[in-house]
Amino acid sequence: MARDAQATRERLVASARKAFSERGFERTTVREIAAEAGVNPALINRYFGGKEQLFAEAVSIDLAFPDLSGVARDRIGHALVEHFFRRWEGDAQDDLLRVLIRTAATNDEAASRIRGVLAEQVGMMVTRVAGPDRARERASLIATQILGLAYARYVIGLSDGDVAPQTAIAMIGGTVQRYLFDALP
Amino acid sequence: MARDAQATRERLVASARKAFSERGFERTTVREIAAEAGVNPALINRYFGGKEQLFAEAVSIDLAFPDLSGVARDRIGHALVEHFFRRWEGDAQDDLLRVLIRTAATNDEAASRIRGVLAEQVGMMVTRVAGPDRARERASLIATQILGLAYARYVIGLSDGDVAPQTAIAMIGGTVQRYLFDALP
DNA sequence: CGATGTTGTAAACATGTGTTTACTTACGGC
DNA sequence: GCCGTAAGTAAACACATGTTTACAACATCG
Repeated sequence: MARDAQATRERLVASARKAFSERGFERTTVREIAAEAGVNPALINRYFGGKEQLFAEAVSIDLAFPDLSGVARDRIGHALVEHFFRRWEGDAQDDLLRVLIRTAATNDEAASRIRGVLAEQVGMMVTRVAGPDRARERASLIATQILGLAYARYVIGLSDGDVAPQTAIAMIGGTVQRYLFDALP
Repeated sequence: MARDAQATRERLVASARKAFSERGFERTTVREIAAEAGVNPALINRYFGGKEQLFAEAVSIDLAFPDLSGVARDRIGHALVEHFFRRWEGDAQDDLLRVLIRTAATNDEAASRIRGVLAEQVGMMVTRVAGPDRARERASLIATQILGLAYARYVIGLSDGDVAPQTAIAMIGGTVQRYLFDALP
């Protein structure tokens, strides 16, 4: 292994995530990604086969739900919203949920990826916390609210002045709580 | 006025809306728009000055909130969600909210347009229905939920199987109701 | 009917971008 | 220490796409 191909690959993936999260798929050029990684654009084709495949590789998301076993049952919704805020407030500009939200608008692969995450990860979490009864519907409802929050903040650009974190955690936490436990019609 | 330039303009705007709502800004080409309108691509530049300006002209949105004066105070949230569902279930493939949601992901003009709509139209509606007290925060909270619903259905592609309209109207209506009237922290 | 200006078209132009090809550079085993 | 192979680069290629230019068709008015 000469001149560390592994490290170069990883740097390309990291640059790709950052770029895609800022500008989406089409507005990001392979030249930008390569420049950010300090490397030649041709390597993207050598290592990944092309822009599409690099994207697919760069986007494998793990929502990393926190351990909710110690959380009071009537505070789970709030804890979840808090979890996402902490995730987003961090300076991880390459947060994968952000990448996907921005990219899904014009890229079917990304949209499909989000559907998968909903079905698997959110569905699992709901089942564990609230039982399997209509877990899919509950997960979808929660998704509409959490995706909407992320979209409003990071795509539309709503600021803390519009939705203060404290207010959001309280109110949207209450919403998630309802979607988890309230009776569905 | 020979050979009806006005009608051609309008056909171009209509084609543009449809294309932008399906594929977003960057993935839509002026040649597609012109072909759909049955006209030469050069006319886009003649009439609008370019793709950017056509987009700006194609996207002027009016949420057209229904008259809520006859609705019981505890059913306003549900009425609003029902309003949006009716709007979307119709075959208006060129619905402007859909255009904006998809395009805002990579187009600042569209994102800014949505911010304006929130501040003006949703803010006004909230003020009229619930009074001016913290109307901006309430409007933003409502926006996160409604945008998220639209995003989940039309970008991610969640189906009626994931979020049945009936369930959504009941549960999300209740959420909007809370964001309108519940005490904020 | 003919002059005129508007509407529309066809083709060329300029450029940005993903990808390929041919070449150079550096590491590591013999 | 040399040499083969992997890592990296530079330049060219192919093509899509927004835009411009030169020209044709057509309605309207004198």
